[in-house]
Amino acid sequence: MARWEPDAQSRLEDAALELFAARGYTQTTVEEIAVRAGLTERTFFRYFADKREVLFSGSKLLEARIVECIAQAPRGAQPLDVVAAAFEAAGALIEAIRDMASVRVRYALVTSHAELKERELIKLASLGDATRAALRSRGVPEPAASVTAEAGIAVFKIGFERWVTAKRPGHLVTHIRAAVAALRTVAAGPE
Amino acid sequence: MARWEPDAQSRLEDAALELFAARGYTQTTVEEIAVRAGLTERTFFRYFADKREVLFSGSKLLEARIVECIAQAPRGAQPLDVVAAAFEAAGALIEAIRDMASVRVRYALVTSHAELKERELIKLASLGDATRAALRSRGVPEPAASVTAEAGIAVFKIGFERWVTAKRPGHLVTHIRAAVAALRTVAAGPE
DNA sequence: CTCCTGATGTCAGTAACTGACATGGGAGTA
DNA sequence: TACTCCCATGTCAGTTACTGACATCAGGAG
Repeated sequence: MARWEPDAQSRLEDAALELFAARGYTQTTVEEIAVRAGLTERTFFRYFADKREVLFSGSKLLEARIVECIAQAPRGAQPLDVVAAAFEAAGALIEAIRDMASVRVRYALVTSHAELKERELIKLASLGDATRAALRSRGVPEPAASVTAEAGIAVFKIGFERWVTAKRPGHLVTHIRAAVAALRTVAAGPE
Repeated sequence: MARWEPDAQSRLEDAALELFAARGYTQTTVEEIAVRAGLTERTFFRYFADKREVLFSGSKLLEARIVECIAQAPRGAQPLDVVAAAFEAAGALIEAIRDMASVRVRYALVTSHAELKERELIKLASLGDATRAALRSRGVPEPAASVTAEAGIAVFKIGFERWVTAKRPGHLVTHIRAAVAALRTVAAGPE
């Protein structure tokens, strides 16, 4: 038998989300989260760099998926198509691993706490950096790589927000596609 | 004669930038900043919500300039043209009120400290929100308003970064224009 | 059987940030 | 002049996020 209960990190994440939802982010101390997970505060900080980070472990998965998609895209594809497809795949991944209820809980937390919003933004920026690097290694030059990566982040952000806040949300991918289409229209100008 | 030395906020900002540049951000305590400005730690927190904020007071100016530009743009102008012009004006404002040396000091600080990067990103997001609102009040519908606002933020970010890191920087506005052009090319696809 | 590894606990400390209350020049007013 | 109120600042005590150093101890490797 194991010396410790397994999945300490998941237990901490679950405990955190439950407590945040019940009492609010600010009113929940790290010690409370740790105790609920059967651990100590010190151990919490061995798994997460800070209190906010416990809500953002999923971003590594998204980044991996996006980079993989970009790398596997067909040779001649246009950068924006490649990036759009990658972020659609990331959107599909979110739908696959999270249920709408917990997505909404998390969204409510993030939008109502500036420090969480900041963390979300830097995670998105990190996705943008990974995207840019993946484009560059396909031979996309600067500044096209940066611009395309930022465009991908933008449509992902907007698509996600419109999905989460919609009364009848449908699929995230649909909203991302709509944002890409809007970007193309706006950038093209009147024809 | 005044009871207190004037410009407490400016003194705090100056003291902070000097100390950050000299000893580093982390090694500088809020109390040290306050003492150098002839004040106490408690007073620092009356002017700035937290330690990071002391580096970001300028963003209000940028936001005002951008909103003003968008509001004053000619009636029939295309959204992306309007936004591009507004962010170019914001770039010109930066060049007008800051010298390159302090811009670079600040840039080095922000890029080497994740917590400062986060704050910068949320300030940019706030600019994006203001931009979107300004577009909406000109009658630009969603999701075009959101997409255009995000595009503006993106070209501003990329232009600024390429300006600051260039060996012969030239003018910020030039770099922003180049980013806009790159965005148009990328979004248009092959002709 | 022993040693070592590695996840966890313990404990003391720092510094960011907050709330409550005190202070005292300056401006306004009688 | 004398009185009062204002308000920027100071003082102080407290909370909590976060860190470094060291201890513990089940289980695997040899």
